[in-house]
Amino acid sequence: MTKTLREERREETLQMIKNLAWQKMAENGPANLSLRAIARQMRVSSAAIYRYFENRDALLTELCKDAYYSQVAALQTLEPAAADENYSEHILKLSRLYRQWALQNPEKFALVYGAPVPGFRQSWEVLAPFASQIMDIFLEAFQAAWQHDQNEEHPDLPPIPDRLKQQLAHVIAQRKYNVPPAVLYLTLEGWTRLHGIISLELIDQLALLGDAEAFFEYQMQNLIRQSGFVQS
Amino acid sequence: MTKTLREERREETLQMIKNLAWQKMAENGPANLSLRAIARQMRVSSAAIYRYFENRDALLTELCKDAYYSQVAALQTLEPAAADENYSEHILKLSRLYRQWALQNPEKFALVYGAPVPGFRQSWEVLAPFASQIMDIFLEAFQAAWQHDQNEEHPDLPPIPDRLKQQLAHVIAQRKYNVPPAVLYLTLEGWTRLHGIISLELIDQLALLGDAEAFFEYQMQNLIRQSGFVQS
DNA sequence: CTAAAATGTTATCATTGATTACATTGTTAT
DNA sequence: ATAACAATGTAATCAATGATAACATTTTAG
Repeated sequence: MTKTLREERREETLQMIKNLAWQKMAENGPANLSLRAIARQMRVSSAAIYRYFENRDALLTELCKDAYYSQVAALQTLEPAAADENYSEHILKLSRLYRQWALQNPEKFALVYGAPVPGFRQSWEVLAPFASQIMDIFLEAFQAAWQHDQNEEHPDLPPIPDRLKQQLAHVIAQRKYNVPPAVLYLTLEGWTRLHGIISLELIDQLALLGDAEAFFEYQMQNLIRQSGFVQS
Repeated sequence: MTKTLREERREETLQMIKNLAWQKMAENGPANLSLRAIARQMRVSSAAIYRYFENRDALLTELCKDAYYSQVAALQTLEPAAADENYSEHILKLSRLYRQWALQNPEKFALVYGAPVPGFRQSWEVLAPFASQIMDIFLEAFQAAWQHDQNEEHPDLPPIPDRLKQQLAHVIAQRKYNVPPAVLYLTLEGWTRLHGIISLELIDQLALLGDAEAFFEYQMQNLIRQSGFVQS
């Protein structure tokens, strides 16, 4: 069953619309994305766009998925850690990739992690599986470090409270993860810390430092140490 | 120089516009804030609004300032720690107030910490002083804990790298803070971790846990311990 | 009490998202 | 090949929005 010409053109057109959308987005911000502007630039009537996307929100939803793909792809640039590798260094590299991707694709980051826009939020169910891919990547890295790079003193943590432990166990069961609760916890910590720094950096709230890179590096280094993994 | 009737009315009108704006914002999201809708609800011609705000962005900028005021006010609900108080507990309380405020005012949080909207971002210079107020509050709390609640082992940290130490020192000098670099660093860590958890929670990315409260509490507890402050 | 300033109104524009009715083009089955 | 059909494109049109201009009304101040 070979692709027909029309189907091929459709895919090209879809891609062209999305490319122009990203371009416009970078110029005028996610809020000001205009379907008509895209149509103009494609030298096509404004109504034509609606043959490809039911409405503006549908386009935005697709762009969201694209953004997730892009982020996952960026993280997968890093080949999986080899058996003999330094696993905590692997986490560091992942963090850097996450940050680099965010700095180089601020529109994509904003769309995925940006302000919740009501009337456009019901799409969460659609996007949730994409979001969990990101966490899975980090979870895998943390699990590897937990298994192979653990310190003599383990993570320096007080016992996890019951309620939290239950929640973690529930997630692990539901998603059929094969990790102890502590690893999921450390992953969540890593992800939230990573995200906190990067999202504040992107809105210039860390501008007081001039450049947030040194802070970021030191933070990630400490994260790994405090997680009980051996230093690189 | 008593206030004239007209001036009084102007203030009332300004406030009414902003109140309705927040209301509309909560309903339809920050992106869909409509000046005409506000005018309609005020039973006033749409052009009248422009006597009070030059344009939509000007209104948004004012709302941003309001949001900062609101957040600062929320944090100042907490009376300053008394001399005999548990200072690390004070940090915990501040964190909870920050989170509660964010959960109860998601539109305000989104406006201040939300996706950077180009064409609306140049207002950063205007907003920077407001933003630093928030950090100042946390800095004060961390400094108090550093001075009075320090552990026997201090924070469990490797030496701060030169570049970062320079940046921290530069901020301290520029802003005339009276704290050691480590305290500024720990404050920044606290703020970014706090922010990371809350911003992900607000966009439902922590929904997998059901309720992020237990995670938040445990994180903040560990933050304080890892900062080298005595537990409460 | 009058001139000036502030505030409000109507009318009007250009732009946008969206829909409808219609034409054109490509696909597929006979 | 061609006829039926589906996919794609168009022009015309709507309602809503941000914004501005010209004009009227009200409040303030000298």
